Amino acid sequence: MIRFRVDWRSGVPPYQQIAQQVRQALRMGVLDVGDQLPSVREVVAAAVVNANTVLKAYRDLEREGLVEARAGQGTFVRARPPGPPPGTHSRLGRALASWVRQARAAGLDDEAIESLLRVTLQAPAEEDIA
Amino acid sequence: MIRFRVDWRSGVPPYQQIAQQVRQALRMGVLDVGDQLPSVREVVAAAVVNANTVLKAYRDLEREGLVEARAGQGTFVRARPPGPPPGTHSRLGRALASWVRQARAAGLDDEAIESLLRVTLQAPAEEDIA
DNA sequence: CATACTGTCTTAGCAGCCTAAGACAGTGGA
DNA sequence: TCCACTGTCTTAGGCTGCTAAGACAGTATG
Repeated sequence: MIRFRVDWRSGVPPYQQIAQQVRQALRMGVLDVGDQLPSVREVVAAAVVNANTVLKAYRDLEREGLVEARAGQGTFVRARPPGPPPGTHSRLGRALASWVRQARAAGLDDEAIESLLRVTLQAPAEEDIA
Repeated sequence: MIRFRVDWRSGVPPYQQIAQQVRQALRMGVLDVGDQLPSVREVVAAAVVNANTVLKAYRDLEREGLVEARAGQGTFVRARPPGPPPGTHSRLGRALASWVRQARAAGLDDEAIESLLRVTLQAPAEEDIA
C-alpha cells in the first residue's frame, strides 16, 4: 500500500503533492491497475492531512480517469497515465541517481540540485535567468 | 540584469520563486558580488508581481545576508551563498542537460522528469513511495 | 438486521499570500 | 533647490487552501 509524504516547507499544496505521488507511482510501476489506494481515513490517521484534503486529491485523480472511487469499498487504480512504460523510468532513474551522486559529491545540496534541473528544463525554451 | 520568471501553476509562492532565482543565479555565477538587482518598480513594471511581493523576496534575501538594500540606490549583491563555485555548477549542468535530452527522447514530460528527481533525492533517506 | 468499513458533503473558521493605491524617506544629479 | 530615482510602509480587501467536527449514504460481513 502506497504511503504519502508531505513536504510542508515547499509551499506546494498538500493535495497536489498527494495526487502527484500517485501519478508518479503509476509511472514507476509501483502502483498498477486494480490496486487499492489507502482509504481517506487511513491517510488521516497517518497524520498526514485532513480528510477534505485527501478527498480533493482523490477527486483530481478521478477527474483524470486514473482512479475510481467506490463507496463502501475504497479507491482503486483504473488506468495508467499516458507515457512510457515503467521500465523506461527505471532505466532513466538509475542514470539520474548516478548524476545525483556526482552532484552531491561536488557539494550541491538538494535545493541547488532542484534549481539546476529547473534551469535545465527551461533553458531551451527561452533565456530564463539573466 | 536578471529577469524573473514566475510559474503560477506550480503552487509555489511567487516571492519564494523570485528569491530562489536570485540564489540560483548566484550559484551559477550569472550574478556576482556588487551586481545590482532590478528595482522593485522595474519588476512591477515587467508585470511579474506586486511591489509588496518583490519586497518580501528581497527582504528574505537580505535576511540571509546575500543582498543589501540601499534606499535611493537599489538592491545589490553582498555575498555568494555557501557551496561550490559556479564552474562546478556549469559542469554538472551540462551533464544534466544530456540526461534530460535522453529522458525527453524517451517520452517523459517535464512533470515526469521533476517527479523522478524528487524520488531520486528522497530515495536513500527512506522508502518514499510504497 | 447490525456493525464496520468505505466515500462524500456541510458548516465554520483560520492562515498565508497577493492585490491595489497611496504616502513617506533617502540618494544623487541637473 | 528641484526632480527623479530608489527602498519602505500602510490600509483594505480578496482568494485559495487547510482545519475541525459532524452527518449521511453505499457496501460487505456476520
